[in-house]
Amino acid sequence: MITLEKIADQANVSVSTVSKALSGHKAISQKTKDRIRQIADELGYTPNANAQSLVNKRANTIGVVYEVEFGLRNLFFSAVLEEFRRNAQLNGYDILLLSNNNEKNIDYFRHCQSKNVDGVLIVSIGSAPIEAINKLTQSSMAVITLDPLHSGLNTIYSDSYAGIQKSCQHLYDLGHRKIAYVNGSYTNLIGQQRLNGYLDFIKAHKLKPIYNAKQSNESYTFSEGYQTMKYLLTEFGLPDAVVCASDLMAMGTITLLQKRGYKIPDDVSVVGFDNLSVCEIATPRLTTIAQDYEGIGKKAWDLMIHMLNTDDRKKEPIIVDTQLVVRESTTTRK
Amino acid sequence: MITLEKIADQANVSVSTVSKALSGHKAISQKTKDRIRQIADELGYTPNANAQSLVNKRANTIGVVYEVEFGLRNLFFSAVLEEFRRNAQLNGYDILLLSNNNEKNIDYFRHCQSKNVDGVLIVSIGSAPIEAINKLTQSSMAVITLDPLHSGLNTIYSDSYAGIQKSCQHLYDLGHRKIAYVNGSYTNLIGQQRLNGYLDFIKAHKLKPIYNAKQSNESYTFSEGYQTMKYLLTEFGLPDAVVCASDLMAMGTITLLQKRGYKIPDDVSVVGFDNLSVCEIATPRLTTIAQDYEGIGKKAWDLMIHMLNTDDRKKEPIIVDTQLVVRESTTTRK
DNA sequence: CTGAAAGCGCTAACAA
DNA sequence: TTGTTAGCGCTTTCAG
Repeated sequence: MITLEKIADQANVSVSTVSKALSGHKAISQKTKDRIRQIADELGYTPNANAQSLVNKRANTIGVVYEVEFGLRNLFFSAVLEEFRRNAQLNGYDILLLSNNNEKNIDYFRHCQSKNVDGVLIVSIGSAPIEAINKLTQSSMAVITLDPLHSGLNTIYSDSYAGIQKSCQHLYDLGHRKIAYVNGSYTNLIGQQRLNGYLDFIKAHKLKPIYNAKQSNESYTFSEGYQTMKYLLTEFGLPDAVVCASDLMAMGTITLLQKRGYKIPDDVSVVGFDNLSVCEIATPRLTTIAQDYEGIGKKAWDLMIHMLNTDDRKKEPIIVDTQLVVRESTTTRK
Repeated sequence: MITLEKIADQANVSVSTVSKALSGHKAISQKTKDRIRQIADELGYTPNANAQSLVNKRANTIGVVYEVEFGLRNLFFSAVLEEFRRNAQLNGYDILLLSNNNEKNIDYFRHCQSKNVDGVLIVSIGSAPIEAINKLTQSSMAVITLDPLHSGLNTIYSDSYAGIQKSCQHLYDLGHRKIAYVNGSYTNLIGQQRLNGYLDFIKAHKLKPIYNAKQSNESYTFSEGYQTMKYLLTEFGLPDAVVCASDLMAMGTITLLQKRGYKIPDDVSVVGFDNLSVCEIATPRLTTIAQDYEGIGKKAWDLMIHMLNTDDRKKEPIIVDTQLVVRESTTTRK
């Protein structure tokens, strides 16, 4: 490993001169700067980031904490994280994955502190012990959360409420009045927002709510969509249209309806939520509410860099707009 | 930040005693160990990992380099990485993402060296400049590759050749003889292996090859599958069955065939490759060749920890078995 | 413009 | 059993 000392030896200068030369300090003559840089290049010098962090108190690293179902396989997570990471990299930051599937009582705060990360992105808390998260968000670190589960400072998320309403409005505009809702979780904020979006729309238009008021789902999966639609069908009969809390649930809904012999969208229109790539490859291609993954990842990074550069630690939540993407799973009422 | 020195002050011992006590060094009496640990706990001590790496020359961190299409959104990548990360975490290692979507001429080797990572996992090289990768694999670091593009030492991948043959055999057993192949890339090893698996099977059974010999695909996508099937249909007419180089291509194939009015699997049987979750939600549910993502992630970790603990740097490639998963997209020849 | 020296927090000989 | 000391590689005053 090439160190400053080796370069200093070669160049017949002191270590501190080399340090300054390489970091572009102005108190070094251009001539020696050039000479030293040349030597550093020849030797293939790479600064030791650990030594640098030790003195600079910053590691140019952002920790990412997540406890999402399926981990990195979670499509929301991976999409947002990829964009976040891309931006981080452009600014010279690396991403350190600090998750935990096993160990109980992991102390994220300590872990982050230990690794000297400059900031932390928390992507959905899942079943993480709430104290572990609180300890993090209440520290003086730059912490951003993508799950609005908590108070909501320094958090970024899609406007699920308005999203579901767009979904409803789209169906309403197509002439549908018996609009059912295939719900997600009722126990987290996002799930509640989506439900409220639906219920408020229904009420505002004096329609009859068609949904499972009793049972919360958990994971927004295909099979939950399938089961919920099954329930709705027996409980309420065939609706004109179905608003779903996720694309996967929409796929489950469609599969159940098709199995029962109904045609999508001719007999029933279905709208998903997320705009996963599955929307494009489904038959029929799925109309959905697109979450702006890249926007979220980008805004998360922008907020992060802002927090890193200031001691502003109390930003109001950033709510990201969603967009209706009309494909083939919805059509006008016959 | 609590340091060893603070603890030492509190406990009226020297810093080195604290260091030893906390790391369980045997030369410290149980009594002082207990006392010091107690104080450390009260103070909320967290070791500074940077300082530790500086002296230990190991950071308990594994770098992950990737240049895969869609980045973390790539389903193969995220599945394998999640399992790798899970194992790493169980062993006290963190994952540092070291990718690059933008910067040209990034020097992964230097980056890894700079961050003092103990080992590197290279997940598919994509379009990364080959020298950057070579510099890494030829270094004395513990480097594992999941893309058999190169010579092949310290690499882990699915047995694509045998996988495609399983796919062919399955269709053959069902009575199909006009077996077409929807190809992936011809320019990387995996794509070549899959093609050879098909061609060798065809030859061995004296069948007629039905595939696009001229044009290599790139990304194993839905639309490539769609286009390739379109081509095969006009060029060769309707086959009995289609072997596809990926699940997404199979979805494209099926969509095209359905659009042309053919029923799957009644008119044509289709087999995918990968066993993505889309197989379960497709209609019909997709028969496919399952890659053992978790197995690959696990084996990659096992190899990594082996390399970390020895100076063994030349392990022969590990080829992971695949498995036929029969669902609804294949049936016997009518 | 350049160098000497101190120190970031930790570990590991070597003494005591 | 504990303490002293040196040093990991780097940055940064402060002198020269």
